[in-house]
Amino acid sequence: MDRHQFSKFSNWFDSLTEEQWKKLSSNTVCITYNKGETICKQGSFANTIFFVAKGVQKIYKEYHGQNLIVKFSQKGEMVGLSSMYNSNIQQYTVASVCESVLYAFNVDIVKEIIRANADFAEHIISCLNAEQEEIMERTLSLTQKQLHGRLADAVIYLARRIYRSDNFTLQVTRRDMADFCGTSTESAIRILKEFHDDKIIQVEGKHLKIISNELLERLSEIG
Amino acid sequence: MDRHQFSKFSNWFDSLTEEQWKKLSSNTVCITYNKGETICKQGSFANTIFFVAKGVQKIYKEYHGQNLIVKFSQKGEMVGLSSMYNSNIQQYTVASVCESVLYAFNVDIVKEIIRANADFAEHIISCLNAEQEEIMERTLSLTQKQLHGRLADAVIYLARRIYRSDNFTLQVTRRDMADFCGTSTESAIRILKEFHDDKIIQVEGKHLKIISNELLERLSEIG
DNA sequence: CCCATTAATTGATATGTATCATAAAACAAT
DNA sequence: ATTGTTTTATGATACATATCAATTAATGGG
Repeated sequence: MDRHQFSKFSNWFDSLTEEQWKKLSSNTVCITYNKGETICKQGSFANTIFFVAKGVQKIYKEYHGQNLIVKFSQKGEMVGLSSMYNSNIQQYTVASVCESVLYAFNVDIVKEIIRANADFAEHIISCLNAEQEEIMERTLSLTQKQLHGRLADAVIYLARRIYRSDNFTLQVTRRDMADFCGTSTESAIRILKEFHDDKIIQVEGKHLKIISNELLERLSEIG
Repeated sequence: MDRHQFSKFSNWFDSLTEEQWKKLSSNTVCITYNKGETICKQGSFANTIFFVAKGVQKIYKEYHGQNLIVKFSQKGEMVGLSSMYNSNIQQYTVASVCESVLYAFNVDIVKEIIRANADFAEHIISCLNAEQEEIMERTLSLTQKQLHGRLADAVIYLARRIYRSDNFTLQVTRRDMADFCGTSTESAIRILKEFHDDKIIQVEGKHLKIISNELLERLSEIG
């Protein structure tokens, strides 16, 4: 494993000493997942911290046959940090929404480095803080806004944070959109169509284009 | 400040060296808050980590004049950890629901100790993990269950985690109960009355007694 | 102790969203 | 191509919960 490769993805690894990097990388495997494959499963043992090199994944809670998608992860992100010190049980199920490449780190070695390297430990805490902030933002959207606001939030989220463009191809299904907005598939479809008819976005199958960011933001704002 | 006093509250401080403890405690103040007083405010600078010595506090998000209570904190808990590395902005508003006593630590010194003391750092990460798990449990309740399930969850939460009894005096208002369940005050009142009429709980003003834990759990389960 | 304010309660009504049913379209496998 | 399966779509209906309105009860300050 080439350290330079990793630095391109993120500054996660910059704080590691040569020795720490060596130990980490010699216990790491690289795995390719196909679209739809499960990467890790809520409730199972968490021996692994993942680092995303390619693709988009959905991170979700399974509950009574329903899924609540908490976030989508992508290149440069660590996945599994929040299950590290929770009796080693995975809090979330992670699944690939397209072909993905992930590096699987051994959690014990990550923990070891946390203890030995203050910069790295700070980095981890900082990530956990950011993750919690993101989750709360979502929780607020899900609980305080009605459907139009929630769908607007979802579209904004995907455009800004995941695809970094106002014009992108959805790799997720309408069902996923619904699970991300805490609603039914039918309702999600209806609202998206409404947005389309109102010329706020343009949806044709999997293709989505934002026409008016202003209107989307207004919808997000008024809930 | 007597170190023994603190060890009674929690094992938070056991990992500190004498010197670290001295530095921390010499920069700490103890504050008493009356019922209803705001302890810290969402959006303000987070220079402080609080340690609860007495009382119950509500931790909530303010959003468009509405409040969403994320959790209640109590004796032995640290408050503010999740805002530590988030550009130092308070993520939550914290208010006292009864007379409370809190110690206010300087966040820079806490950070300093995190860097110097691996056990302490692990403890912090572990707390953040637990906090996120708790938040997700709540988010799941709020988004996937309907009112009966959510109110049942709230009653169970208060009985088990806060008051540690099936028979307690609510220090929070019905409005707070509603804000904890993401509903309107009227709906919260109605459901609680329903529980009362169905002999699941007994509510008389501020006094609440659980009659059937089994039924409460069933309600929580079926959502 | 009384008045003002806030909290708790109850009923009637409105509304957002889920659910059910059904169909068309897209996709995958043989 | 053909078939089965999943995804997307749309309409009709049911229902949970918010909102509005009005009343009573509790609380706290002067």
